[in-house]
Amino acid sequence: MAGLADLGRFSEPALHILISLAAGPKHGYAMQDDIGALTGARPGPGTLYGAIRRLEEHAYIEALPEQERRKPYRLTDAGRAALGVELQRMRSLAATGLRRLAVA
Amino acid sequence: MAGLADLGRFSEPALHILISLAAGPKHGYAMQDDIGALTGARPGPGTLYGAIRRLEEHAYIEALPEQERRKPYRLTDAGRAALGVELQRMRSLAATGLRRLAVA
DNA sequence: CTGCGATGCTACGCGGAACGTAGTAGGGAG
DNA sequence: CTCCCTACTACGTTCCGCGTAGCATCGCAG
Repeated sequence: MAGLADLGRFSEPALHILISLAAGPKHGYAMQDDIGALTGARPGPGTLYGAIRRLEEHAYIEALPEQERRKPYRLTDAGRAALGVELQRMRSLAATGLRRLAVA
Repeated sequence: MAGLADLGRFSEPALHILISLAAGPKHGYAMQDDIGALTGARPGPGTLYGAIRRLEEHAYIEALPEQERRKPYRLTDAGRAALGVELQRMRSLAATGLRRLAVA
């Protein structure tokens, strides 16, 4: 096992964070903006930093040296792999659902 | 607004139920099997019937006449519409994520 | 006819993720 | 000096996810 589903039940915020970091290292506030642009909903601090802490515990992301009260994070190899698996699962499920909708 | 996100924070089980019902009306136990086949994880009764209740409250699904201690459900038009929107959002997000992974 | 498994659902309780709000603090604009 | 943006920490509430247990019906083997 050991997929994204280990993070609580599944965790949409966590997925958004990983996607955000897939474009390069970012600190928390920048992720909020990126996720807001991506999904239309900007997560609050409680949601964001809670999910970050869990992702770090699972070694899907790691902190870079702090600079000027900013805490940048980047994807680990494990995080990159987990994200890839999860995204393909997602795409496949979406395709199946859309196919079912089209037929019925 | 008025999307799938109204169902609690996000609700993956709810999405699976809608996809399952997109293939035609089903009762609870059949959904469990269908979702199990679809995702690899068969939801327990607590998860399933809890999500069903919430979906029914939001009028995304509706109960059909009970027969032989089975309670079949089917998608409403609103549910079908919400599912379509959600699936496209999903597919788009997955595509964005995979693109970012490929580049980096 | 009697266990016994599969089917189908209800009831219940716990843990923890999601989310908002408030608070702290530096830095730049005016 | 004041305001607003940046950036994060701390805290509390809500309620979803999920498992367990219980109850009832049906079919089938022995």
